[in-house]
Amino acid sequence: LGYPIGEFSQIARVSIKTLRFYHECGILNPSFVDPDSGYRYYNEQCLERARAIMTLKEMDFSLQEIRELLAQNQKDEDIYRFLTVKAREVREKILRYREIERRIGLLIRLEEELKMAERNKAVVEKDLEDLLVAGIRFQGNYAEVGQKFSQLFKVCGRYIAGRPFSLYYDGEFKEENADIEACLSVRRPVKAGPVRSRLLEGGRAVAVLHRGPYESLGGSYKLALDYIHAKKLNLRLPSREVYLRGPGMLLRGSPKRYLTEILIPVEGERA
Amino acid sequence: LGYPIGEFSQIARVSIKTLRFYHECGILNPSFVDPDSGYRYYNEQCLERARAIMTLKEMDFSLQEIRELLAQNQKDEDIYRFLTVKAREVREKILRYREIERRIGLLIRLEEELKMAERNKAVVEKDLEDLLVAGIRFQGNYAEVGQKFSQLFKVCGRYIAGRPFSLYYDGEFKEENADIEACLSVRRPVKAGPVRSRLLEGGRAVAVLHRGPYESLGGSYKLALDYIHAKKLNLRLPSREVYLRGPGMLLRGSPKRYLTEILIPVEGERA
DNA sequence: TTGCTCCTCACGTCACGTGAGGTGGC
DNA sequence: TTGCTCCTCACGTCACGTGAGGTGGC
Repeated sequence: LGYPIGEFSQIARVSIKTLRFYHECGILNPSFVDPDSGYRYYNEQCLERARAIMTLKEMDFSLQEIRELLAQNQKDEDIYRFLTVKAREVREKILRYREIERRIGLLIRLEEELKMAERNKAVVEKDLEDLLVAGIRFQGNYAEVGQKFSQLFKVCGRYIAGRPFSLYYDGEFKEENADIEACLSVRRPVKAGPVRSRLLEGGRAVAVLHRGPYESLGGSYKLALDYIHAKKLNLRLPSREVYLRGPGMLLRGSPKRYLTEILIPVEGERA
Repeated sequence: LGYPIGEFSQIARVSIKTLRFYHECGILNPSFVDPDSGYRYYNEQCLERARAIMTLKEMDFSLQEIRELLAQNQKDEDIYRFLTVKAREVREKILRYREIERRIGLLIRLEEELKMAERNKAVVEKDLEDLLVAGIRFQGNYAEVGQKFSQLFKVCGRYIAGRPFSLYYDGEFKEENADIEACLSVRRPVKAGPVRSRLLEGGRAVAVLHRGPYESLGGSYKLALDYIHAKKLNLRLPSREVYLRGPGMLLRGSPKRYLTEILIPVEGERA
């Protein structure tokens, strides 16, 4: 007579609900159904089929696909095609999840920098590498860089290689008429309208991570300049502000979560 | 007033149905809803939020997760936890799909062998490697090997390293009282009840791929033996039947799709 | 009578898509 | 009037899970 559904469920490691569902859609029928009670009974063949179904399910086949694969009259060619199609799908999923892993990794690293900036507002020295950049240089005030960046983003598109930053060519803070360049590091030279590309020289620099709204950047500049004076270093121009996180970026949250790296090129004696 | 839903749909690259759905569940609200007509209007902020939502969706976040991530009052720690949890999920998915890729790859290779066996029933010579095997040796008839294999599968479990095969110690076909050993190649020695482990010697062998039911194996044996005689080789015992696909295996289909490799050890002059 | 196993039926999940039927202004 | 854009409402998808309410034999 076979196993009633509860016992079969334990043997086959499939829930009762699932077994009833598989019966309903005809993918795994009981070997016998009592016409009076409606009780389902399963035998060894059912177990074999159940195992095949579960194995294919683990391999990400849909019930519809499993039904077709397990049909008796399948031709070799059809089965082969099914498998190769599924293999391709799986390879694509792997690629997709690798890309997701990379992008989430970037966000996580950003969050970690945010934490660091929270804890220790430390001044560090860095060696900057030469960068290929695309930039728009203009005379104006800080508030204008936003528009310049949206221009830059449009023009550079998929050649963008890093976070946006601006270069300040004045040796002082200027409310108006400051000499500013909005920049993007790019993978290849880009030239269009006001956008110019060139190699931005690297070298030694003093770095401070600033967390919070742009209005409070002054405090972090003070930290950097105090360090430079204490070490008797010489300032060089232009200085940079790298916008690690700001408005218009994913997961930006409030200005409290803005993150900016101040980079001031220096020269002088090494520690 | 903002863009009506159709225009916004084009700008944001999100379907109208999806926008209405996002409004309904409050994840992306229009900036204004006309109280008379019920028309939805969207502005720049909506666009920014829509972009964030789509980016997070690409990263496999659920709408519920996105809602929480984009909430204004999120703490850094919560966001960080969210991201690391998701990163772990993604890594697990990658591992899972790699495993699926491997398993489907095995099935595909089997299908390819099936095709080959179809096309050219060729006899080839092989060099077999030494194998660590677990086996049950018995006197009886061919039909009994099935039970022996289910015993072997239970005992060897996860140490199984390859396809099941049987060894024939008689130099002839015997209907009854044949000397047979049901074998599994294993990763480490297994010993329980009638199961014994040992190193099975490899060496030179003549191989034929047999496609179809076991009753027709005779024809393939003839091919192999004809080859051996033509080349003036000497037979050695035991011979093997490797069950590449048979009953009780995934995607077995009908006996027409059974695949068995006949291996007869030989010695004699090389070609 | 209680407890157990089984049954059916309806509804929920997730992120929308499909389609019916209707509105309002050009 | 026709065509267009918008609206709501109901139902479908996929692979079940949840729960209500009921049955039959020990």
